[in-house]
Amino acid sequence: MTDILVELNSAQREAVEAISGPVLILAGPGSGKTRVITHRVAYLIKVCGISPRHIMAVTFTNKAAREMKERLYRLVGGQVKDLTLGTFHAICARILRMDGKGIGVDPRFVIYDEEDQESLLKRSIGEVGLDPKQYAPRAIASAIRAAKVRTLTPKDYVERSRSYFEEVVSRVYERYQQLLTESNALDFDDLLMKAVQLFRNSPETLSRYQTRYQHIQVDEFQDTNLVQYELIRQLGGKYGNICVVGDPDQSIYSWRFADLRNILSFEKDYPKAKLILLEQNYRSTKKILETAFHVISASPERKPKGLWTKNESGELATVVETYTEQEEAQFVVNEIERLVNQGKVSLGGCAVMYRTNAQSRALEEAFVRYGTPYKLVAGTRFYQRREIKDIIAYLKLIHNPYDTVSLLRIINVPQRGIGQQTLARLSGWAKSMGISQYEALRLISEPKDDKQSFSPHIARALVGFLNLMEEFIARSRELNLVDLLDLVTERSGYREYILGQPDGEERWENILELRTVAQQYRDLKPAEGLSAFLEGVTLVSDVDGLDETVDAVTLITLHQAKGLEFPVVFIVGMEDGILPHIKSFDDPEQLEEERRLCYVGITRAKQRVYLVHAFRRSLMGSSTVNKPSRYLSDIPQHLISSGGWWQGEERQIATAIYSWDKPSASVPITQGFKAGDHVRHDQFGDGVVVSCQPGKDDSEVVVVFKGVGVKKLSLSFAHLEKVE
DNA sequence: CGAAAGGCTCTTTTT
DNA sequence: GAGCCTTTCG
Repeated sequence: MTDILVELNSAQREAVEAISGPVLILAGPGSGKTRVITHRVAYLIKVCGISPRHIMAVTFTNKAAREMKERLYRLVGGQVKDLTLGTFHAICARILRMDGKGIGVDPRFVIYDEEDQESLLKRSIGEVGLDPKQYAPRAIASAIRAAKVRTLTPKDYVERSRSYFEEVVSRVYERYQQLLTESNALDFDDLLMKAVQLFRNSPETLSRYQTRYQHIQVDEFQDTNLVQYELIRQLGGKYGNICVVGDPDQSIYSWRFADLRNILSFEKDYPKAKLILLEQNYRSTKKILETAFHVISASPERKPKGLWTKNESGELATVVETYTEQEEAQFVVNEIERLVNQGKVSLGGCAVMYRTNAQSRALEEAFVRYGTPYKLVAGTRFYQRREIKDIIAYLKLIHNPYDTVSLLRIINVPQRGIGQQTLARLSGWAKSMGISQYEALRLISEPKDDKQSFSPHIARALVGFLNLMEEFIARSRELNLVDLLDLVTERSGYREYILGQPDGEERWENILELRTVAQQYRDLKPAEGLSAFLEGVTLVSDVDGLDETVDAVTLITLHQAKGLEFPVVFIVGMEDGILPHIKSFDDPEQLEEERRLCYVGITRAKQRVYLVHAFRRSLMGSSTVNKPSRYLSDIPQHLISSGGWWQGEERQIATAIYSWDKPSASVPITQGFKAGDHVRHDQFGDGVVVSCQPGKDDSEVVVVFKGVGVKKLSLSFAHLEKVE
């Protein structure tokens, strides 16, 4: 019993023991908030005797949920399986599949990701008679999302619209929602909104859930939005045992409508809430914390908060400027190799963080070139690859033939002679009959029907596709997921099709990778396996795939890095225009969010931080010159060790070549060399040192020899003489 | 209908 | 620099 409390400090212990009533925990980075939630749940189960069935814990990512589950397993054993533990979206999806019928949600619904959403939105814009090019789908999508976060139905929205734009949005929103319903699909925001609507419409259902969830904990509370807040308020309505944990300084998702005011609302809605501050940091050195503190406290809006550590003082943050993003990447790789060779850190202990995904390319290239192992947290994210989405579309359609987005995606992939014209006619015809497109296909296949006007060979193509899908649907009732997937890729002709494409081999490998994922669902009953798999692949987050056991450098966006920690952290692209991103320049609130993002990055580090910026960087094809990030100037000089101006290998070589012709008295040398030193080698003759890297028990020297070229030599064998 | 070629616009961050 | 869309031609 006591072992649950024994490893906690007094504030943490207080947070764990405050099990009745609302609790607000404000927890700085590295202060053990995940630990607090985990131990709190364990305490509820083991000490208070609460059944895990009555406990809910909401995390930000599936990975966080999985880790919490593992930790809890160690504390309470097999009982973890009865907990409700997951992201808001996953939990809501489950609620809606169980109980959504009351508000017209069919339990077989599919979930539309952003891409599906965009495609449906474009259609909606067209169908209400507007030009998708004139009304940016993104802007409308964002407005609709904002509406859903406030649980406004299209009807509510119409009543509130005050401007022409809102008028447009309300029309599109209405049609979009209709199309979703017809497709038996929900988008990400629907999952949350519909759950809240369900509870509003059905007090009995709500009461059932309220009775079940006697204890609710929410992690990363600073990044919840209004609809998530409402959901928690509803669920906790009976017992009020709600524990939320967050850090306003780490709020970085306002663009997803996360709202810091939730923290204020919490204090207002639950005036008796117990406030607990976790201020002791166990992660970082004093200097890192101090550096981070200077960055965050330059914010005008912020409430001051304490954060301290007993850890050692540590080393200064290193600020380095390079010429281009390629040299930035080279610097990072070189520095990591150096630290690793010196035994200061393992590859897995290093992370490179950046503001935008596009920045990963230069880094990846450098890592590949130097042969340094790395793991990229989902570049062009796996599940968004075309071939993966295609296969998933087949499976979605098998699961739910009303899914028009998936139908349109694959009806002609591989080509079956079904073109735009045909599709337009099909969808018009289906609409006029008030049936789904899939049902329309079924009608065409019935020989007696001749009202449709498709020419025989086109009708044959359509029916061919229908028969294919019908076969899949029939077989899906008996085949396990892997066999079904194999059947689909074979019989649809997709395998042959993709192998004939450029990069076909690689794309096919990706599908095999998807097959590996499917294997986890192999042993479930056919219908269950398919539905669980589809939900799993739609609700994955990028960090979910991060494998901690692989010893390789992590390449990750600053957003994804939230909640993680590494001994050594490089933040690259420390430039105005990148961090803060140029899009935030005209909005002070967004600039503050960028600052917090920088803060999040620095506080991921346990031992060392590097802040790297490039003088010149190519962005969207063309080259730009950026000033060093304004956040760098918020760090006082005494906390910075300047790595100065760093030149990449090629430019070092160029510099070396320009400085030939020096006098030639030779001096033997036993220690290392530095770049620019003139040397003589028995075999290669005179040269100039480009770099000299200390290794485990030897050093590697790179030298350009006159008339010979560049050679990599090991210091102890090369017999280099220094030439003064 | 479909393949190929050329022109356009963007990229913030993600469940 | 890539992916999307349109246009053009077979």
